[in-house]
Amino acid sequence: MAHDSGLRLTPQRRVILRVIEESGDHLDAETIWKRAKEHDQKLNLATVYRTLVVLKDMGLIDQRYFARKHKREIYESAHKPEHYHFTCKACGEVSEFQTGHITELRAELETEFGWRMSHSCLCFEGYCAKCAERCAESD
Amino acid sequence: MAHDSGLRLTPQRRVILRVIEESGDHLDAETIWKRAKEHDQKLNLATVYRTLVVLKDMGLIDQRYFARKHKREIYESAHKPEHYHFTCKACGEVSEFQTGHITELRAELETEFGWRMSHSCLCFEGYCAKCAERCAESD
DNA sequence: TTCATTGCAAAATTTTTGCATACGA
DNA sequence: TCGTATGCAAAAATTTTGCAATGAA
Repeated sequence: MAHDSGLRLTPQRRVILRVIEESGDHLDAETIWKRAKEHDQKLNLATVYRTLVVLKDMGLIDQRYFARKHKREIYESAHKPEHYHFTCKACGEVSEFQTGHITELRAELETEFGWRMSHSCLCFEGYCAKCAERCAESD
Repeated sequence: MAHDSGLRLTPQRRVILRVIEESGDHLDAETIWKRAKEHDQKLNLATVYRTLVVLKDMGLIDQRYFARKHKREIYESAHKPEHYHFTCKACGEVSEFQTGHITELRAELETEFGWRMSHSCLCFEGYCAKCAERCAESD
């Protein structure tokens, strides 16, 4: 936050960023707000939304999608090493995994189409090993 | 719609499905509604939302995300061959591409973790060739 | 001191729901 | 005929904004 343009490092922003960085989880605005309020009773949800925009613009956090049914914006720390997500449609568990395929594909596409990539989002949905046995049917 | 459980093929559903199938685009509920209303003046937005759920459950359409800033649910026909998306952050254009990397990765993950995959969503963001020249800076 | 940031409340946006009526099978 | 689907209006859920007051630099 000690940046060029007059951005200020307020206690609110400090707390919100810390909540996101300390959580291994993937959080929506309201969850971030609830957790941050444990440290700052008066913190307002509107401040959370405004701060998320600022932190995202600064590249400190990433907004993500994990599953088609997601209705809310989801955030996680941008400091985690590049990874992707698998969501189990039965138990809802989100697993992270790594792979070189995307880096490779990215390079191929940049060469082929002249695109300059800045973000990748890959998410799989399906059934985890545990649930796959029970849920052979359905979508 | 000529299915098992008492689902009915109403004119509304027919029109909504046709709008999605005939559009090469990626549509949100309101856009679908506007286009469908050209064929059915009285069509209600609530009906569109309800129909989207039904069509999605039947596997006739897919819900997707293309970019982190997307606020609305986006749909496209499920009959298109498997493909992925790149969104230009400058001009907003959405390009589709194909690749074998995901199929391969999918198989690897199924083997490694025992997951059973049902959906993949891969989206890249960045700058298209045209915009890349002008927009070397910014997120 | 100055201007970015906050809290609060109100508005905007997007999606869902209740209910009486209409209509497909 | 029977029960699913629709239209309408109202509610819910999520995010954004206006504005006066606050506080970081």
